[in-house]
Amino acid sequence: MNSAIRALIIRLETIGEVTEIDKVALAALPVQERFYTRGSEIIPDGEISTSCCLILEGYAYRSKTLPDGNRQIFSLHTSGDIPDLHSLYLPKMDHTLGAISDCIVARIPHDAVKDALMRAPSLIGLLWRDTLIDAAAFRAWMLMLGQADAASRMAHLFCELYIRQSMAGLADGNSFALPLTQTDLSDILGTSVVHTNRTLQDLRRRGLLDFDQQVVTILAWEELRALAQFDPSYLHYLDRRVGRVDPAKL
Amino acid sequence: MNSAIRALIIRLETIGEVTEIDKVALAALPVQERFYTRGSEIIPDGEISTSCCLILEGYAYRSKTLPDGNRQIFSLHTSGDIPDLHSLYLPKMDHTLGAISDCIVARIPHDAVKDALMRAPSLIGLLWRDTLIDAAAFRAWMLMLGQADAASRMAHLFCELYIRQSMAGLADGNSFALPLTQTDLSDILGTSVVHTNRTLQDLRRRGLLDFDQQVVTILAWEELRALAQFDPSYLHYLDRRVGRVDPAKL
DNA sequence: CGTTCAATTGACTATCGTCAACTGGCGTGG
DNA sequence: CCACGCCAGTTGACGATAGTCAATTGAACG
Repeated sequence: MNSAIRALIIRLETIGEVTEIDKVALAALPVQERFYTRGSEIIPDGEISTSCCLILEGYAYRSKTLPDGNRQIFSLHTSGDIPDLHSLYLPKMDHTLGAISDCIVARIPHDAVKDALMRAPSLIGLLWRDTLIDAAAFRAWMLMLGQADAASRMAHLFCELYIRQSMAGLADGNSFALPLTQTDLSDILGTSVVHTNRTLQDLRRRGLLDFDQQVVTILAWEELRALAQFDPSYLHYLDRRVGRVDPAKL
Repeated sequence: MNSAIRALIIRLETIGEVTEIDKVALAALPVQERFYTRGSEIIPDGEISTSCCLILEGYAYRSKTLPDGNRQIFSLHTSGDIPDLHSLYLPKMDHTLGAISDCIVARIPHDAVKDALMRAPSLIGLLWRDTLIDAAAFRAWMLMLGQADAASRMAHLFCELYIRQSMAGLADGNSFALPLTQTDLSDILGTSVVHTNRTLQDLRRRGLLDFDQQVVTILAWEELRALAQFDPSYLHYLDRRVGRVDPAKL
């Protein structure tokens, strides 16, 4: 089986039951792997998309830029994610999908995905659910953007990324790779680069985490979680482990 | 046909093609109308939902409250909307659905909706699309929360509501009903009540709009749109009129 | 006529943005 | 090899935006 599809199945298994029929249908999907360099656009805002992008390697992001030039990053995506699954039924992009780091992306034509949905109808609920969890993550981030200060927002972001990377098997103990510049980070948090830098220093000084050389290390999970008021239930993992124990021990 | 279902069909027709088969399946949906008083919760955060709520009359909202008590309102909903359609494949609520004003809500069991999807498969794409547009609106609001100041955010909110109410046939010329207190408004904008009040006065003084006695009146659409940097494409209406002309002339 | 709640105001403070400068690493080309 | 530029990260000073606290007004309601 194609390794991109394997990553997708691993992801789907964390949010729902994947039957053998589903797996067969997914395995039959035609994928075309493409390479995108750091900073490049995978699907630009406004484009009418005819395929979905399954991330195989690297970090992708979704963002939109206002006419005045301000940019907000909506989400980050890694191996097994289909950040533009929505394009299946909303083909006109209202934002940009881009590559934060160098990425390998498996592109799957919409027609092929819709074929798979016909052959394995239980995939409908599963993929639909995936787009709904995507929306749930937006709500969680709206809540932080509207109601929390910069330090809490940053803490929340690192909490979410840590849980997601752990669940995807991409965390190494209490560390994970995060190929972001502080400028990127500021476009996620909605704060200026200067303030982002000072907030990060604050979290470091308080011994909550470190973020250096593209690697995040969680140093005090409980304190970080408390500062972030983080509750992972919006990620809607089936797994009962999530949020019950220190993820460092997952 | 039930009037709630009629409102739903009108809404769906603005975002996609609704076939006769779809309409028959929708018309057969069993609905139980319920009344909710202003301020009451329709579906509380954390509940496992077994039905969808189709708004027939009044304004509903979705929100989440942080442990520290801060509340963010994510969206507002009127006649024809199913604000918790996501519960179909994500039954555990990660936020609250509540009534901003007195509301009449038609509740439809999940099983009945899933039955309708079996009988009219083209409904799948249509309803899925509706949940995707819901997510697109979240992205648009995240962009404003992260990147725009209070005046722009307020202008954007009024622009969106005006377009949506116009498309739903609920606007009267350049006015529409909005049964919000300034406290509610502040929970949408992510600003304090005091600042919300001052921002509103600012927009009034600049002659852009008025908001008094639960009625919003747009006084200078183009200026308002420019201040908000508003682009309605994220609402994904099929209708070519949207955004092309002054909505006051729709 | 008192209570309640929404709207409003003033004074003060805190958070965060802007501007500008400086550092250090890293790769490129003379 | 080293000078140079570039970019990410960092710092200080200052200003703008927005929050908090407290008090007042006015309408609605029993």
